[in-house]
Amino acid sequence: MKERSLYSEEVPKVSDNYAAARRDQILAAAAVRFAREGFHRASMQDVIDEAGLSPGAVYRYFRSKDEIIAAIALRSMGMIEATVRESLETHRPLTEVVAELPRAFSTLDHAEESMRLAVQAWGESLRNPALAATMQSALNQVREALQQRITQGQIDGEVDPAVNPDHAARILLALVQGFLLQHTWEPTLDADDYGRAASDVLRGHLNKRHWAGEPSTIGSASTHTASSSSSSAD
Amino acid sequence: MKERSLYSEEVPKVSDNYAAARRDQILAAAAVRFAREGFHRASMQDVIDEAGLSPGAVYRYFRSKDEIIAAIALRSMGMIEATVRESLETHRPLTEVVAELPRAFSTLDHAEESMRLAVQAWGESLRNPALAATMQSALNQVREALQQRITQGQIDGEVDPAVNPDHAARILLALVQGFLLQHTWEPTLDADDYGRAASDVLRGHLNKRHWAGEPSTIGSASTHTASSSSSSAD
DNA sequence: GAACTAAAAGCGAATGCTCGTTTTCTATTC
DNA sequence: GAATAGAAAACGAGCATTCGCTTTTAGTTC
Repeated sequence: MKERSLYSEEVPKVSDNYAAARRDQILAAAAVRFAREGFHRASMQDVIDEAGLSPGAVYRYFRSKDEIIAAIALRSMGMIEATVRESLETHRPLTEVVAELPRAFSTLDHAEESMRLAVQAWGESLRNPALAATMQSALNQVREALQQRITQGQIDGEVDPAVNPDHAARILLALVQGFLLQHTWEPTLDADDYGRAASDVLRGHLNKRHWAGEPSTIGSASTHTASSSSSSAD
Repeated sequence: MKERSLYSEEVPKVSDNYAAARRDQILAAAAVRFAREGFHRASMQDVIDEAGLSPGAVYRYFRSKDEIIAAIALRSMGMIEATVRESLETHRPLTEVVAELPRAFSTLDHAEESMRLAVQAWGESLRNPALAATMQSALNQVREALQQRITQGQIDGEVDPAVNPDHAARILLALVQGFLLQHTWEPTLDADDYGRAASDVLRGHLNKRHWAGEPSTIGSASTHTASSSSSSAD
């Protein structure tokens, strides 16, 4: 709590918590509209209505629409970072991490909304340099987390030491980006199917010399329809 | 007096080629401005100026800005499809295809421009259902081409038969999408570095039981000095 | 092949509308 | 009682698009 002097001229200042709550209220409203209609097709009036406020109120907490967009985009990247970080912290093999990540994204609160916002933020960053810088540094943190995990994997003998951790991290990041993209277009895309395929690829199943003589994907090795593998192979 | 009946059916019609050329001229101009400033920050006047025409002329060939955006987005997806198809037609192992694809994208005419347009089109498709449908079918063709290649790989013994070709194709598509995204943010990102890392991942180098006892990366490239890569500037 | 005609191509000022933002005023808070 | 929080109306800019007009083009006639 801030101390307030009862006798000085300053007085009715809203608590910091109150202001933060208002900002969140506005951002939540913006997230709904932006996810549904896009950053540019959703008007400020839409956001204002959704928040149940007035223009004056909204503009008290945000200087401009761009500032709201930036906040939304940043929050969206934060969601990605947190999800990836959390998954890495389970200290499981990378093949398993990759297998489970899509599901982790799918089961987030407001998953659909968050993914749509992320994809739009990527496009938006191309036309808004200030946002681009912010987003890049956010993405770099994700990449760095992945890179450190890969480096650790090299120390532990999980990962080939000849692999470049920075570049390999980009590949794992691409798997995440690809999932988010494909899922926003096809919300019915099954996260586990995608995760399993990613895991298979990481296990070298698209490359003969590696999968041959391997239990491969457990379960029935016959059909293409669904290789329902249990990831517990190891 | 004059007999006018003889003039009844004259048609000074410009050749179809001419009309097509005009459309191309407008689309080329739009591509330049859209890539630089984004679909929504670039105004029609910008496109019109870039094309060296007048509003009336442009609106003779396109009914609306959205129609131009759709045409640009479609063309952009076509570029991706053509590049992937071409690469697949070399009939090389998938690990090599994946290794070379990034370079193929980087060396296209107007590569930078095309990639930026593609990324923006992805975002745009979320707010424009008509465009979304068009783009999805374009992307499906890419996925299908990849899927067929994977199925063929299973017949040839290159790919584990237990792998689901549809889902695996999504993973390869994700590698492409990830490259395009990451390259638009960091144009200095080296295509070959990315490709090599992708190839390594496909060979199972992130997974102990597979890389052990393997010659590792194709080209010479880095030995295990894992750190040298420049994540470089921001 | 020159003159003529009608339609298409092209121009650019004008239009109307939407949107982000500002400003003014009232209500609330301590 | 003082100043902020919030509501509501209004503003001005910028936008996509249109429309009335002029210029160009291609086919027809002689």
